[in-house]
Amino acid sequence: MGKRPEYTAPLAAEGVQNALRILEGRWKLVILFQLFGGKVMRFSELERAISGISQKMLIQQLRQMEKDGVVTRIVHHEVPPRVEYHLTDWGQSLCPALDALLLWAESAPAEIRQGLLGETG
Amino acid sequence: MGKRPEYTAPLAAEGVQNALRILEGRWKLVILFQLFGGKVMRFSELERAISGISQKMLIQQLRQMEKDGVVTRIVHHEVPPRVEYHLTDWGQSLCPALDALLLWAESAPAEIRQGLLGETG
DNA sequence: CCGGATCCGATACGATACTG
DNA sequence: CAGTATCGTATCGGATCCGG
Repeated sequence: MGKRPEYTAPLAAEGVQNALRILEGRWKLVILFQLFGGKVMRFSELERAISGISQKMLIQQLRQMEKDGVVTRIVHHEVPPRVEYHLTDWGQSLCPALDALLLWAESAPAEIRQGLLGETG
Repeated sequence: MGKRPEYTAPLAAEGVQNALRILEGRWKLVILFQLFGGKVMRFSELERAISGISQKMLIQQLRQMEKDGVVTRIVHHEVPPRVEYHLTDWGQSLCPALDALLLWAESAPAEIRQGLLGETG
């Protein structure tokens, strides 16, 4: 494979589209941001860190990403129970993309960041 | 603003989350990929380029992104009518992020690219 | 050619209550 | 602490018909 000439982006083959669907969902990216840099977090830590998420959505999206091979779930059989989550290697490889997204999101105009999206008309 | 030490990612403030919601939706990223590099595309071009999308979804997501300031819509009052779409400056600034996402998506395991997502259990 | 309007089913989401 | 179960709603997404 020759080196990429700066930016390529154009095609977006079927396979790529399918892969991108892993990131779909109200909370996926937010969770991934929390787990960044190889951080290991407990369920309750994530719950506290992500304001507004419900237990149901948190566990649901975590389990999906686990199946998709993005995060790893570790159960410690203790009392009280302890379950930790962290990114897989492939999940970690999302790092550059997430960082770029973060930069872009930070550059969003104030109206957007305040929560008024396509609600103009 | 001092330079970032490689990767930062961690916090994901409220505003960032709101901005990221712009990219939510089944077709948003796919459309953005098509419009990449400042390309100007007609409605029917997009429709043909994105296999599987319906007119409704195409127009809906385009209009939303227009309101969100990511794409621009240009109507040429001709017969037959011609409407063209392209990225705004802010939309263009998504370029690095999309490219990084593309690289990541391409590195997805075959099972993912074939369309079997969290459908394991 | 572009795209609005409407109908309809699927599923994503959210709040709440309950369990080992 | 870390989930499950249930229910109601909102939004998504596709098909189809209609109009400038």
